Amino acid sequence: MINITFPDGSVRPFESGVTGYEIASSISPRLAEEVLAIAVKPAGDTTVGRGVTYDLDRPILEDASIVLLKWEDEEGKRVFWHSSSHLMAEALEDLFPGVKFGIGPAIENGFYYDVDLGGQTISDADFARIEKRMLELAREKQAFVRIDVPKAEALKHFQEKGDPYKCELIGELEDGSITYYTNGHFTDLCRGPHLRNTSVIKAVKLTAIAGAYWRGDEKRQQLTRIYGITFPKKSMLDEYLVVLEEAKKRDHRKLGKEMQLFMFSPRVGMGLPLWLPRGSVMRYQLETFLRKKQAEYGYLQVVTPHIGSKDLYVTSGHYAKYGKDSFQPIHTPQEGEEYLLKPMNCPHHCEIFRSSPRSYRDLPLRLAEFGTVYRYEQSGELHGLTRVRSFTQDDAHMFVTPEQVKEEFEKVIDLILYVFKVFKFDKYTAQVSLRDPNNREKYIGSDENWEKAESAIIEAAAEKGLQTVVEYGEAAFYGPKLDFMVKDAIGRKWQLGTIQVDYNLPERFQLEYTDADGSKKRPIMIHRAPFGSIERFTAVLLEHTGGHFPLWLAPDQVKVLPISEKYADFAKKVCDLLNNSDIRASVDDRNETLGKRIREISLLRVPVLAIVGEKEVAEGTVSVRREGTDAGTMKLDEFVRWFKAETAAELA
RNA sequence: GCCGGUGUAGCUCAGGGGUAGAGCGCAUCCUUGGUAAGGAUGAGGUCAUGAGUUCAAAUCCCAUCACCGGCUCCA
Repeated sequence: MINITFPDGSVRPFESGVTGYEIASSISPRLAEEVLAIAVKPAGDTTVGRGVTYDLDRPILEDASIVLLKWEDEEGKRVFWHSSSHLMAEALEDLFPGVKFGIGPAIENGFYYDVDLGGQTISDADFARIEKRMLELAREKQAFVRIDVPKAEALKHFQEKGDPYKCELIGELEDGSITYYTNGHFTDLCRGPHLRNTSVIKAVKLTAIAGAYWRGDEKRQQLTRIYGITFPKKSMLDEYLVVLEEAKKRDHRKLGKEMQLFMFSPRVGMGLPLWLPRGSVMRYQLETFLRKKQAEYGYLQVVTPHIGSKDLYVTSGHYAKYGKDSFQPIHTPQEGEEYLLKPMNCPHHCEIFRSSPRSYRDLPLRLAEFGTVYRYEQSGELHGLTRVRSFTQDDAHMFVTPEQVKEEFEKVIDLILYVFKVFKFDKYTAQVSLRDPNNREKYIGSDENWEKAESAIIEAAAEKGLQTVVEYGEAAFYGPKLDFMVKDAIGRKWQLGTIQVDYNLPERFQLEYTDADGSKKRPIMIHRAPFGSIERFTAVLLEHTGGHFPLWLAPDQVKVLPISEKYADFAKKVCDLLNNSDIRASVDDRNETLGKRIREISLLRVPVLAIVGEKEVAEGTVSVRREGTDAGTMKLDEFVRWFKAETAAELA
């Protein structure tokens, strides 16, 4: 007998070799039907987490804590979708004989399988028949059977089958750790775990088709990646599709067009956003907001040119690293000088630091700039405002003494958290981006400095109580980063805020300050951008708010609507008064019905409407409507006070 | 850059080898209004661009460009 501990702490004895399915059945038949997998943590295991996920039919041989995993559990979904990818593979093998398989994992929303179709092509026109075949196979209630295989046998099997990708994978596995899963006539090299059988997969939707390089290496074969998602109930698929539709409505590219914020023109060039008047107003508000806050933190604003000589970037190391893949140097007509469009602001700021002798008393020196930079992003990678070739960083560089690094870093965390709070970004991920331990040549600078920088970041984040995830290989080439990631409407993650500790640029630019004892010391640089870039921030903010910006940020804050022509003069007077109080207001006295004007203005996401008619003219009031709801009738001075209080509350 | 898809009016989209369509928007007129679409009339398109097949191409084929979904990349 073994002891099984349940999540509530209760312990029950079972025969050794009991399966997850039997445990679930012993509780209730309903549970046995719903459970998808079981997390098993042997009694002696002291690691954090729920342990290893087992198939429901896999015997449990020793004392363990268990969690029965259902659809509601992330791990339950993963098993469901992973099994679905095998089901899709089986269907593909039926419909596209000779197909070769790469890998087919579960992902955040669904699963994919990378396949090599030989000479055959596949397009979304094929989705319907693949889905149909998958459902047919699912209804056969095929069991997923797990078997251990010796390495030699596995290699032989896939060699005979002619699946070079599987052979490559097997080659890298330890003998004795190799398992197969078979469902129906499809057998796959797989670690598992899987569903008991296919019958719980009730709804199938293939979502996309894409090219993907084998093992993520662009020098290798490109496979066809087929994405799909499945559900245990048809209604869940329908709900999911509705959610997707809703997300599409929040797409910043669509909202940007509707709200007349920005545009692109092929004639100007791809990835080069043009900010329209309304977008420019909100953009300047964003800058003003941050500039004010940064002044409180002791930042000094600077302005530097959009180009810099090639020498500057040779000195910084950027030329060697990115020169070939950048917009190429601009050559002057006469003297043969070479300039680069500036891809970042740091080298310019380093030169400002160097411009005069610095004392330790001058540090931290904080140079801030809304610096527009130009980067050659690959054409296929451009995406609305989130990935562009010309963008403005809310950049700043702090030059600090070694003793000041941590405190300064923490101040930046405070600033970024303030920004995120104001914009109600509460679902961000703080990511510590470190070097790729297997590929250290990618980075410049000494190991010692890297280690100092990495520990400074980790300590500062810990002291600020930030929950962080560590990602290796995500560091900049000159230093580690703390990145703040936020998701867009359809779940793609984007880096917004970033903080980077840099020992390298001060070295390369030979930056110095005089310390208290008269000796020359090298400062340390901190790079940081709370928004990341104004462009990307605007995009993510649009998707977060559905275009309903905070009042202080809205391009048009108030529209004054006279009910008819007769009250247009009064409307203009109200508007002038608001403008004089620094409220962005305008009058809409077009020859349209009131209802129509309200509708159109609402679609532009103007947050406040001030409506005036006979009654308001007589009383010197406005009838106020905020985001679609009646906020009452107010005297003019009362309205201004109300408005100021509303905006102040947003920024508190 | 790579794989796949899309490109028809300012916008959203239907159509489709034989005279170019709708709704919204725009213009003019009527209407002067009380909190999300008042009415009438009208203008507006080299069907992305270029080559090809065809008696005939917006439609079919190819190339190019841009955009969309991924992959690689992301200072």
